[in-house]
Amino acid sequence: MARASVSAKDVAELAGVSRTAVSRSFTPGASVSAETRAKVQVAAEQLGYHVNHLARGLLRAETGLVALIAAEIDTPYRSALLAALSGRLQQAGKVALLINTDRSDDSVARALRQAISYRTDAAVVLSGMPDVSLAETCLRNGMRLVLINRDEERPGAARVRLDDAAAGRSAFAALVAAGCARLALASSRAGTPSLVAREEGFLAAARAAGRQVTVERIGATSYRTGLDLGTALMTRPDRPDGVFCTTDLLACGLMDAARHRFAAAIPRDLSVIGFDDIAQAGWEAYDLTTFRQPVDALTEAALDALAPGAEDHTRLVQTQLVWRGSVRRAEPG
Amino acid sequence: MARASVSAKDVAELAGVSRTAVSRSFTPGASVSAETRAKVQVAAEQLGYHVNHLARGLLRAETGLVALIAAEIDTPYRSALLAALSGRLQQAGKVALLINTDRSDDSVARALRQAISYRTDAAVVLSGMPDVSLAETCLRNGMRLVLINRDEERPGAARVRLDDAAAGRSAFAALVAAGCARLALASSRAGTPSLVAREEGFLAAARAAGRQVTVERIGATSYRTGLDLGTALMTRPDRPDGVFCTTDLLACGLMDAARHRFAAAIPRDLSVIGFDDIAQAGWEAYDLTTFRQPVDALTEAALDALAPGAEDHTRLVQTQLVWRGSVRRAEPG
DNA sequence: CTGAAAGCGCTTACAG
DNA sequence: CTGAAAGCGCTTACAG
Repeated sequence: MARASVSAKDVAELAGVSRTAVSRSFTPGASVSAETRAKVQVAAEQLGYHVNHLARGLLRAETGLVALIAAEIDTPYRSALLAALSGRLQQAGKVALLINTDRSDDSVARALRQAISYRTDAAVVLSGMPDVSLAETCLRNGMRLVLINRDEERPGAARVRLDDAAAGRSAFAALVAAGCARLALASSRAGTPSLVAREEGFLAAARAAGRQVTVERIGATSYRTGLDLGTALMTRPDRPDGVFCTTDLLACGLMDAARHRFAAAIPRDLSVIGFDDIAQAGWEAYDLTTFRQPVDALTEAALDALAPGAEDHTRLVQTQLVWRGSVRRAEPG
Repeated sequence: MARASVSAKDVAELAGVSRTAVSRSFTPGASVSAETRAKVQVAAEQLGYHVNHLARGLLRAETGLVALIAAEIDTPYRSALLAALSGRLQQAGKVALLINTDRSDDSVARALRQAISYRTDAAVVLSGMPDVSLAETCLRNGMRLVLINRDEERPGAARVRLDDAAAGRSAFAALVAAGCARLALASSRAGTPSLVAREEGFLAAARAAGRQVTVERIGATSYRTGLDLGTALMTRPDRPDGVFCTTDLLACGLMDAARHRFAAAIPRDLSVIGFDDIAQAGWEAYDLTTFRQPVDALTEAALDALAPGAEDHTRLVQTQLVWRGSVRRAEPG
C-alpha cells in the first residue's frame, strides 16, 4: 500500500484544471498560460504539494540523484571533498546519495548496486574499485561513472586524478633546496594509487639526483601511524633531517612524535612536508608545509565528468605547495 | 523519454515466467516456488537486472531513503556523526540522501522540500530549524522527522538531545576539583541550542557555588575563533587558570594561542576542558580533557526515532568526561 | 494553450 | 504457487 501523500490529481481538482496542466506548471519551459500556472501554484501551495521525483524519475532520462561512494568519510580530507561535492551537486539541482564503504571491493559492489537500484544519474567513486562487469552494468543502466584518484581505468568511465607524482617530485626538490642532508619518505601500507604515485614521484626524483632515501611504511593511513612513523625514523642511527609524509594525517602524527618523544624542534632538527592541506595543517601547533588538494578543482572536474555526454578521458588536476613553517628556509646567499 | 535500462519484463521473458513472478522473486517472503525464483535469478544475473527502487517506492509505504540535513559537514564532529548515521542507515537497509545547508532556516526549508520530493521515509535535521508549517507538510507526506540537538519542538517530530547542561555543570566541578582559582568560559557567538545549554550549565553551577566566571564569546565556532578567545583571555589582567571551551575546535585554538603566543604551559598555567572529543582532542599536541559526544548512542537513538510508528518523545543522551592531560590533577590529599 | 490517453517499472489484491 | 489486471504518480506525444 502506497504512502498517503498529496498528488497532482488533488492539485488539479482544487485548481479546476487537468493533471497534465499541473505537470506542466512544474516543468520549466512547458507550454502553460501564466493564468493556469498561477492557479496551480496557489492550489499546490495550499495542499503542500511537491512533485514526486520518484515518479518523475521513471519517465525522464534523469533522476537528479548522484551516488557518492567513499570510505572513511569522517577523515578531514575526505569530508572536505564530500562537502564540496555534495554542495556543488546541489547547486546543479541534483541531490547526493551518500554510500559509505569500507575499503573492500565487495562493499563498493554493494554500493554500486544501490546506486543502480535508485537509478542515479551517475556514481562518483572515491574509494575502492568496481569490478569490470559491474561497471558495465552501470553503463548499461544509463549511469555515468566517475572514478576519483583511482589508477585503473574502466571502459566508459571518466577519471579525475591528482598529479601525485609531480607533487612527490617537487617535495623532493623542496627538501633539497632547504638544505636537508638525510632524506626520508614516510607512508602507510595502504598502497592506494594516490599514495603509491606520491611515493614513486619522490623516489624517482631522488634516484635521478643520486640521493639516498630512508623509506618507512607502516599500518593504515592515520594519525596513530604517523606517531609510529616518527618514532621509527627518530630512533634510527642516521636520523633524517627532512621527511616527506604522503599524507597530512601522517605528518601531524610524525611531528608530534618527534617533538614530544624526542624533543626535536621543527624545522630546526627536522623539516616536514605533508600532503592534502587538511584544516589541521594550518593550525599553529603544526604549521605544516604541504600540498593543497585543490578540492574545488577536483569537484569541478568531477561535475564536468558526470554530465551526460561528457567525455571519458582522464582529467588531471595539479596540486600546489603551500609554504608554512615546517620546512627550514635555505640559508640566504 | 525514460532512460534505457533492463526491466522486470525483460527478465520475465528470458526466464519464461510472468512479470509478477519476477517481482515476487525479489520480495523476501513472497510466495514463489524455489524453482521459479532460481530461474528468475539466473535471468536477472545474466541481464544485470536490479529492481527499480523508484518504481517500488511508488507502490510501497517506504522508499528506503532517509535525508540527512546538516551544515558544515566537513567539520570533525559533524563528519563523525554523519559517518555513523549513514553507516548505520545502510546496515538497516536504507540509504542516506545527504543535503548540506548553511545555517539559514531558508536552506533547511529547501533541503526539506527536496526530501519530500524524493519521498524519503524520514528526515534527520542536524542543523537549523524547519518552520512549523513545513514540518507539518513533511508529516502530511508520511515522513518521520527527527531533530538532533535542536531546542525547539515540532509537533509530530522526535528529538534526540545531548544533556549539554549536565556536561556544563560537571565541567565546572572538574575545574574546581583541579584547584583552579580563576575560571573562564569560552564560547562562540553561534548561539546554537547545544552551545547555550553548555554555557548555562556551567554558569548555573558557578552561581550556585558563588564563584565568579570570566565569559568570553567571539565569532563562529572554529579553530580561528579559539585562537582569538585564547588571546583575549590571556591578555586580561586577571588571566584565568581554568577554562571550559564549549567545543573542542575552540579549545584547540585556545591552547595554541596560550602556548605559542603567551608561552603558557598546559595544564600548569592553564587547565582546559573541551567538548565533543573530536579526533584531534586525542592527538599528543592537545591531549585534551573533554566530553565525549556518544556518537553511537546518538545514532542509535536517531534510528530508533525514525522507525515508522516510533514515539515522538525526546531522547536524552548523556555525555562522558574523558580525562586526558589538559587539566591539572588536584594535589593529593 | 489544453486535456484524454498511453506508458514508465513496479506491486498487490484477485481469481484460479 | 501462478498470472492477468489495476493502479502508484508522473510525463509526453497526440489531437484539438
